[in-house]
Amino acid sequence: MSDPGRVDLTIGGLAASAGVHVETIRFYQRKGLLAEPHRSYGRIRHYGAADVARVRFVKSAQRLGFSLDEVAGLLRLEDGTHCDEARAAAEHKLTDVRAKLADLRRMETALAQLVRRCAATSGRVRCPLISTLGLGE
Amino acid sequence: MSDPGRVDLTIGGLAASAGVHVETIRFYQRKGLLAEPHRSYGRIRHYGAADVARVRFVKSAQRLGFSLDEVAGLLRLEDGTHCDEARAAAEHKLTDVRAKLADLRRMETALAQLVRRCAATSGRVRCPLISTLGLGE
DNA sequence: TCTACATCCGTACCTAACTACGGAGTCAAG
DNA sequence: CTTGACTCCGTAGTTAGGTACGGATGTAGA
Repeated sequence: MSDPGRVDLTIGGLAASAGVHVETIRFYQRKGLLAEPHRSYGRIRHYGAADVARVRFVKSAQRLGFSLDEVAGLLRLEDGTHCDEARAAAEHKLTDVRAKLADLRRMETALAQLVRRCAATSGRVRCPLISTLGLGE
Repeated sequence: MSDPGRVDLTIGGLAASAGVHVETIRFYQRKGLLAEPHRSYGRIRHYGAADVARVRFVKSAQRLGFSLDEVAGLLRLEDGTHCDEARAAAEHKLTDVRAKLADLRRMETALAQLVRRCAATSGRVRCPLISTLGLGE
């Protein structure tokens, strides 16, 4: 029996599963965002489910405004480090994340208001979005 | 009296007030993120407080993962458009913002847990961050 | 075994978002 | 009325994050 729960993907399969191109996987490998995978006979890379999750994480974190260097920092926390280093890094990221949350919440409120006002009116509307961001500095 | 509440800045003043370089202002101008400002005699640009807020908004929105094209879309809402167009755009942005909020909230929880665990332990820690993102797809 | 398709690698190229350069015009202080 | 800082403009260069290319090798199905 071939262990049905086990996932074995070649680079193309990983790319497809994670929704990126093959070249992006190789690029992340070079950047150290993905560990060197096990390679079979003909030196072909083999990946598992954890790699799919990892690549998806990178993409999601980017959407949230993290650079690849910052994502690398987050992944180091995931991979495990000594507490003192990890704590300092995590606290720093936490401050950053909370600032983003505050801005996004205010943006959400403003957008929701606009949608409501639009439902009621049918002329021109203005949406005071600018004032929703950057106040937390 | 020279209207003390009134702000009059040249491009260098705007750049300094908004925390960017002069060239960035000219770049945003070309991209249409900033309207052509009033120009005095020697065709020198003059800006007001609203321009400072606008540039700051662009920078903040970028931190939240919006591209300049997306920021342009948000600014169009701010500037005012007809309700039907505005509503569709706002609803779309709202979905996007809410997805980001959900991801960030889960990331916040995970980071806060890590910091707490770190305060208690003093060995190695792992932080299950990967599982916090991208689940809302 | 032959064929089609995937993978290997290095290198070159691409887009977004700046950033720097250089020569000419402007302006306020001395 | 000159000097030094600032502005003008177009164009070229840079960095991050991929994306594409192309020749060689691997590999699974008819």
